[in-house]
Amino acid sequence: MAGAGDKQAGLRVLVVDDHEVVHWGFRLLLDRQSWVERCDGATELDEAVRTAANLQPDVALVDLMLGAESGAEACAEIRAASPRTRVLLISGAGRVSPSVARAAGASGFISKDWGAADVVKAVRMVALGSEVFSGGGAGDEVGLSEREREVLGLVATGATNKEIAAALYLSPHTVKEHTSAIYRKLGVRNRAEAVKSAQGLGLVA
Amino acid sequence: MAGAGDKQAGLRVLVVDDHEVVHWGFRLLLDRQSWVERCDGATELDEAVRTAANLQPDVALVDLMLGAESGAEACAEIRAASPRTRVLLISGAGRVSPSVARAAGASGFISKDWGAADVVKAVRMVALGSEVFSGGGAGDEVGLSEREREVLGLVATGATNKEIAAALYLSPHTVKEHTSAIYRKLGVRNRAEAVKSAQGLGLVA
DNA sequence: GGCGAAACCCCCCGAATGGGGGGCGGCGAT
DNA sequence: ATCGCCGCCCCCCATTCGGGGGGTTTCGCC
Repeated sequence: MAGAGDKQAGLRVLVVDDHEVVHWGFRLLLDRQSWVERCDGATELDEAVRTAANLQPDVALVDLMLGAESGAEACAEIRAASPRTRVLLISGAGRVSPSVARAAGASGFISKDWGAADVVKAVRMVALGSEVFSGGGAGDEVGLSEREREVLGLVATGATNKEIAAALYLSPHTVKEHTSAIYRKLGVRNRAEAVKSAQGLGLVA
Repeated sequence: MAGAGDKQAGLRVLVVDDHEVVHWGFRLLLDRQSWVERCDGATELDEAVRTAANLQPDVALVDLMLGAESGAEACAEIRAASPRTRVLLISGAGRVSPSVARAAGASGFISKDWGAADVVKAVRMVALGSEVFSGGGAGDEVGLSEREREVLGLVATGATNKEIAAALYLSPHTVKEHTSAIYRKLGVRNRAEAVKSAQGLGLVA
C-alpha cells in the first residue's frame, strides 16, 4: 500500500457534506488532479456509508457538522463500512482537536478556509499514508479536555447544568466545575458566549 | 426570457465568501453556463468592494456571515461601489428574513443547501431582473420584531440582560420581556439555545 | 516514587435568569 | 373606536448560574 513512486492507480475520493456547493468545490479542485480517478459526493451519513461501502474510496472528506451526527461518529461509521478509506475531517472554522479527530479514526483535518494548494496537498498526503493535523496555518487546540468538549457540546444544546449532569451521570456540581474550566479556557463569562465560541470551534451542530 | 437561445451578452459574477471552497463550487457551476462570461471570487469585504468597483459584475453572491460585517452591510457597500450589481445573499442555514434582505438592497437569497439547478436558476433570474425570495423550500420569518432581533443579537454576544438594557437605554425588566418573547417565538427555553438559533438565523457574526 | 492534570464529589454565597402577574401609550387595521 | 401588536415599565417568585472554598481517586510522566 505504501507505493513509493507516487504514480497512484487513481484515487477514489468521497466528499461528505450537507452543502452541495462544497461537493462542487472539491470536485472542481480534485477532478483536475491527474491522480484522482473519481470524486463522489454524499449529503448525509446514510448515503455516505452506502457509497463508501460500494466505492471503497481511498480518501473521504467529511464535514464536522453533519446534521445531527458529529463528524467523529460519521468518521467511525465510514471507516467501518470501508476500512481502506482514510478520513479527512472538514472543519468550518479552522480549529478542531487533533486528539478528538485521531480518536475517531481520522487521518487529519482540513479547513474550508484553506487555499486550493493546501487542500490538494493534504488529500494526497493522507492518500500516501501521512497524517495532516496542522497544515493551513489555523491555530488549534484551546486546551479543552475531552470531558469539557463533551460538556460544551451539551451547553450549546441549551441544556442546564442539571440536565447535563443527568445526561452524563454526573453531579451538577461537577458539571459546574467543567463549565467554569471551559469559560476560563475560552476566555468567556457565561454560556451564551460559550455557545458562540463552541460553534466557532465546530463543536455545535 | 426562457428560450433556449437566450444568449445574454455574458454575465459577470462575483462570489463573496470567506471559504474558498465556496468560490470553487460556484465557479464550477457557473463557468459552464454559456451565459456566464466570468466568475470571480473575493474572501473579504474590502476585496469584494474593490473587485466590484473594477469588474462591475451583473450578479454578486454574498455570504451572510462574513467575518465581522453582516451580509446586509456587505450588500449595501457592494451596491454602492457598483450600482448595476444585483446581490444574492448566501445563507448557510436556509433562513433569512426577506424584509431584512430587501432592506439591504439584495435581490434575493439562496442557501448553500440548494441543488445546482436551483442556484443556477436563481442567478439567472436576478440577472434578468427578478427577485428570488423563496426558492429552495426553506421556511423563513420566525416573526421576530425589529427590537427582538436587536436584543437577540446582543444576547448572542454573551451580554447579560442588564448589559443589554444599558446598551439599548432600557430597563432590565423590559429586556426580559423581549427575551421571553424571543424564546417563545423561537421555541427555546434559555439564552444558550437562543444563541444557537440566532446563528442559524444569520443574526450573529 | 513524586508530581501534576484530569475527573469526580461536597459546602458556601451573591447575582442573574426565566416566568408569573399587573399597567402604560402609540400605531395600524378592522 | 375598538382590537391587536408593539414597546416600555413595575412587582413577585423559584431556579439557575458562576465563583469561592474544600476534598478524593486515577491516571500518565519525569
